Amino acid sequence: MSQCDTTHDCSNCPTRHTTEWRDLDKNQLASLNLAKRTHAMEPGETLFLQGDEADGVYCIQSGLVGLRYFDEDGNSALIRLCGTGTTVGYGALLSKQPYATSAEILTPSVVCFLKRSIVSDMLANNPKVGERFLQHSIRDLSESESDYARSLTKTVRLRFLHLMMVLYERLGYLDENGNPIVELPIMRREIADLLGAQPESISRLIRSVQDEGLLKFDGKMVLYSDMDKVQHEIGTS
Amino acid sequence: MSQCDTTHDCSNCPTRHTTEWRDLDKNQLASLNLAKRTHAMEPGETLFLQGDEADGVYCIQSGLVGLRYFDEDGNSALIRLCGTGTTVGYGALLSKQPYATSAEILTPSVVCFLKRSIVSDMLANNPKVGERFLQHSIRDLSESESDYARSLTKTVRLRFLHLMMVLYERLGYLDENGNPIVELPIMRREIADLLGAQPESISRLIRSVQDEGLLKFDGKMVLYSDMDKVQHEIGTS
DNA sequence: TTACCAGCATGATTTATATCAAGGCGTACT
DNA sequence: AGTACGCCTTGATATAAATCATGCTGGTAA
Repeated sequence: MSQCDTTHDCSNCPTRHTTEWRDLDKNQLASLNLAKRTHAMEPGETLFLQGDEADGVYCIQSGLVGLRYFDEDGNSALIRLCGTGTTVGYGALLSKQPYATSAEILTPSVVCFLKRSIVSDMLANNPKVGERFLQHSIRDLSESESDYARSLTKTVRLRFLHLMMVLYERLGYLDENGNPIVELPIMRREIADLLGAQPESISRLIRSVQDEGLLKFDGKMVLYSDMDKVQHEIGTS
Repeated sequence: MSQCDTTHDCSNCPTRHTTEWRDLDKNQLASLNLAKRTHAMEPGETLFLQGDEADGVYCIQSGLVGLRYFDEDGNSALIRLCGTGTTVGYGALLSKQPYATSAEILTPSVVCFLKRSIVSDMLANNPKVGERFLQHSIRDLSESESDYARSLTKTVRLRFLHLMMVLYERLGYLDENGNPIVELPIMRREIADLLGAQPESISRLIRSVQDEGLLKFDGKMVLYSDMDKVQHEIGTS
């Protein structure tokens, strides 16, 4: 892992109010700040590996992290994208189980590590922290179930379009001409892994939706040429 | 819903020690017992519907309940089977969201309903209750993610065999000749909905695994003729 | 420059599963 | 008893996506 950066301060952290730490008082924040370790990380690095003993949680300050699940025969899928302001690894830590997934850095990211003991302290000293983790877990569960249901009922094409809309909601902006744009944070291979598909299929899908005038791809740049048609096809979920 | 049965007593409930209520003291158990409503229910009935406002949680004393997710175009999938000793509906209640799924009775079941106010009381008066819900949510999340990953990486056939092994773990027994047996609690249609497949495909799958000597189906009775081969094919997960 | 390699695209073919259509079987109602 | 309906099976065909094979392109290293 890259070297540790000590210039960040939890009290001023712009993402603190979206995390489990939003209810901490000044003293607790100070302890947290002393204990946390901030790391700037690059694509290809990992926060933890599936099966490792859980040693703490990771707060994503910026960037994009993917949770990857490996099965017994070496296949894997990306089951979740986690961005700014989210905490990963809490489930394993709090249930005293090994990490159920690996967490891999997808874009250059800044991540704070909070070791087991400081998380325990916070849980013990502030009952709100546990409530926040409960809310986080319930929300993750609901998202996971809805992703799961989508994978059971929809084709790869529809899930691909859905993913493109999710990416637009997270990363979309208007270019100088007012065109809706996303700069893809992930490779074709990773899109495939998010959808349980093969990269070749993603290439073909890109070709079709382009030919149909829905989206226009140029490398990692995507122009949403006809968002209404996309929304309509996926059923405005 | 069917009429209410008042003969059950939470203090003696055989499933209490697997639920969120295992840490309650005598007084709290008494309140819970006064507030709970026990119902005997039949297949086809529902505990709640996706989109309804959450009014409480349901503790399954016996039987089998399925959580079904409907998408915008009327498709649906069974995303979870819940059996004896599990609580359903807590996510919606605790996050103050509408139910994210419908809960349908799959086999004759006995279910206790605990309304919002009594759940709030227990949460307020016993910090262990919140911890238990957190543990439950984390476990459900981990199972959901693993089901999701399986749906992304495995064929319907492999997921079907996996389901048959899960059903064996839950419901399997040895018949008078020592043969491993399961009496299926669900219809072909429901197996299909659990796998995101069509019932015709399940029929054909049953035919193939039968011809290959893996399992033998006779209506709802399943004989596990060659469990090792089944385990081997799904990769001993 | 050249060589090399990862990421990506495309073509040909195969495979798993869906879809459409028909019929069988048991059970519950009249 | 008969009949009607839900559940299940089977067959023929269609389709989505995988697989196998090939080649392009753009960046990086020698």
